[in-house]
Amino acid sequence: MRVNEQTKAETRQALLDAAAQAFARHGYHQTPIDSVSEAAGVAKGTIYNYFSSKEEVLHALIHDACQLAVDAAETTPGSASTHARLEAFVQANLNWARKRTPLALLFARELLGGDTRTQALIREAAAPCVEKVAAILQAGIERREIEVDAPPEALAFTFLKLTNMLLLQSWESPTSWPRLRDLPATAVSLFLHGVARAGPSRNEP
Amino acid sequence: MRVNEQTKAETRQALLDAAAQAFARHGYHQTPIDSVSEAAGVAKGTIYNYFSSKEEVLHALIHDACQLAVDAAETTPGSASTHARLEAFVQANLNWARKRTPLALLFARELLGGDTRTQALIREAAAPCVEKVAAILQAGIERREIEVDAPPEALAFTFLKLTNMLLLQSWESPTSWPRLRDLPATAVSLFLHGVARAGPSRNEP
Amino acid sequence: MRVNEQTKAETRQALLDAAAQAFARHGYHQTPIDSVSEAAGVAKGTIYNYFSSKEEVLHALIHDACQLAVDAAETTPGSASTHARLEAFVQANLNWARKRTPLALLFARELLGGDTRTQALIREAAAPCVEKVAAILQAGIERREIEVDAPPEALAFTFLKLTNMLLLQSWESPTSWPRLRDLPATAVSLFLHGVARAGPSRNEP
Amino acid sequence: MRVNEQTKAETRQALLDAAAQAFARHGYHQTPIDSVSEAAGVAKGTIYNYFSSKEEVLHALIHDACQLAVDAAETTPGSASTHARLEAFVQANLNWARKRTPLALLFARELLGGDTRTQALIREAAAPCVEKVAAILQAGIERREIEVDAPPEALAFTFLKLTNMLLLQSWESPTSWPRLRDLPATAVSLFLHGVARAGPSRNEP
DNA sequence: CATGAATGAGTATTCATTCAT
DNA sequence: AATGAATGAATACTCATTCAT
Repeated sequence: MRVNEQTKAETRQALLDAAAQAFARHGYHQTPIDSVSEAAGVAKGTIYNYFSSKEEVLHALIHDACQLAVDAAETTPGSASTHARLEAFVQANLNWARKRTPLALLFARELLGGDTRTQALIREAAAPCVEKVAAILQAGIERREIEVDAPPEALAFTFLKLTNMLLLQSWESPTSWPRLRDLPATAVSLFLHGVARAGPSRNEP
Repeated sequence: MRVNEQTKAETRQALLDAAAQAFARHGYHQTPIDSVSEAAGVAKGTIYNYFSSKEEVLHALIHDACQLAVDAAETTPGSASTHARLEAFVQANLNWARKRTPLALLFARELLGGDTRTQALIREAAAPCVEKVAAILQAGIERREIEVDAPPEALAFTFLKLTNMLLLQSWESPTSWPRLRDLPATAVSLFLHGVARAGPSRNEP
Repeated sequence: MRVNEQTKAETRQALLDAAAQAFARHGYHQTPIDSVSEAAGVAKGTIYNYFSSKEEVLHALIHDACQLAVDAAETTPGSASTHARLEAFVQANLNWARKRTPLALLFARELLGGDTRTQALIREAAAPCVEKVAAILQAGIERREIEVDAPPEALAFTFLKLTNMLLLQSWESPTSWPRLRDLPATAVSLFLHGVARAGPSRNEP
Repeated sequence: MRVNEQTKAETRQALLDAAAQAFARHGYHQTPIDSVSEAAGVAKGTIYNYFSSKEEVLHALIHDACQLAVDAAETTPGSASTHARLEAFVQANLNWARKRTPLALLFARELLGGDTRTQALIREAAAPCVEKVAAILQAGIERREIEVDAPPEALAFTFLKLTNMLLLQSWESPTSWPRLRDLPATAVSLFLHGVARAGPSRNEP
């Protein structure tokens, strides 16, 4: 039945939302699965009709977050300066983070401090996104705007971690640097140019 | 079983080492405390002769790590360029991280992804270290080498997170950027100047 | 496993019965809670579906016992001699004690030798019962049948302790005085008139 | 050596005193044995040089208390009224209870609410005391002052429990009836004559 | 499909007792 | 004889998962 399909999808999404909120706030391992079903307004056992285990819920969330990050990567303009393209990417990520805050914070937490299993999952699910960023950086390298002797993918992954670290920090502590609203510009500026005034100080020992 | 002070100190250290290793590898909450005692070669209950709770073990470790970081901060030269001083700080941290790897990785993990309680603990125990870095940055700001409109402490904390993120990453994935051996130079270079080639690209849109 | 209310109530009661038996026999602190679940024929964890802690099980039992005592107090006739009313009260208590022996013995034990917490709980839960007995004694005082210079509540509480002491003793040691079947008459007689033959011996030095 | 013998005896007594205090206050099972040795000013293990187990400490205390009760029984006059002799016995017990309060309270608690093992121990150790009281009561029975159809030992044991119940109660709750200072007179008066005014009410139904 | 009672392995912690020093 | 570190069995409680209703 059409309506039932829809209801099912809604229940699944309610569970994911509740889980994202709880996992982001208290951490995955500190969250009893009952509290997730309760917050989603269903019974304890129901969650197992949608996910085969607690871990699978986490993985589904990670997957969703990665997909949003991939989508964000794909909306970045194909032909602008490296700075502009990176900033557009961060901005797009910030956009969905504003709408899906718990999901974004959970993703950032797991990206930075998740266990090996989860990290591997992220690496796989976020690969297209990393590829896209890598392509932007590769273009920058070719244009001699960026001068780092490293595979663009490694660079891109570090960039992703950096932006998520800044996102997590600025969300949790409003007095931190950078502020949330400055995140896209500042993160990219930091990554490309650092905090130092441009000029002669560059190649100091 | 009156035992001399040295033996006691050794047992305590063995417990801390085992805990650091286990917490760093599997995460604090995923580590049964019995496994720590076992890894340290003592019986289950013995750990409670040294620490009043599992959490206190974590706190002792955090404290040790913060102390090492503070020590590292205090060895940095007082009168060199911002770049040199920061690099010396990162290098000193890398030095103890090489000797106390599990402790360093645990610290990095908790700094980036620990729960609220632990983060607060770190903020407090690492305050002198943050202050020292803040002083270095403040000097850079006054000398107009650094141009960021933010409290030096906020900047310093972000710097600390950045270096620990890079440390954690380069330790766990040897193909990442930057490589571990390049960490001090690269981390500071990234923070101060970014990855972009110096010059006209700076104030791009 | 949606189960009907009756089954739930039965399980709950089975747990309470098993707990009463075990607590009465071995004492609250000496009884492992797992043994209660086991005796009730359910798994270890099941008891926590019904009570939030071991202490709450004890409290529920105390509460039940107090309620039975209160019910007993309320069935006592309103207009008979002090002796008859007290005896009716003790008899009513003995009646439920015969049906719920472990509960009655547990109550007696906790009333006489429970820790401070439990004693306080009993005082609160048994208050209506004490009030009722106090009212009976107060009437006796007003009618000049009883001559004791003390608040009726204090008198009533001592009476309650006395009867429970005798109950516990006569249950545990069948050769004791008084015998269980004589309890109502003897306890009240002891309380009101003592064991001495009435007459001139009363105000002896 | 003489002094060593004395020191040993002092240590033993210090341990017993500390144990009596702790057991009386928190209950035997709720008292960690460390807290006893600590309160006695010796190390944890030392207690095992004096007693083979925690239970033996309790038994030694029970034994001491019983001995004091026996001593009290033996000081009672051999030829006075039943009332006077019983009162002298209770008074003598109250006398040592004032000097050794924790011991007395512990004894009362164990007498009323101790486990089977301890009760049996008390019955054995207090037998001479019970015998003495039984003899007093037997004399009363023979003189037709007391009219109860029961073995004097059973009567005596109930009398002992009654007085200890009243002692415990009046010590712990100063507003209870009877007051501590009235205990000897009131306890005996209650036991022999009850709280009712002497006279026609005696053989009421 | 949804429910929520039942399950039982897992976990942190306590504590009586031992024994090397 | 005194010490107190080490021991490990015991214990209250949690929680992911199952499955009868």
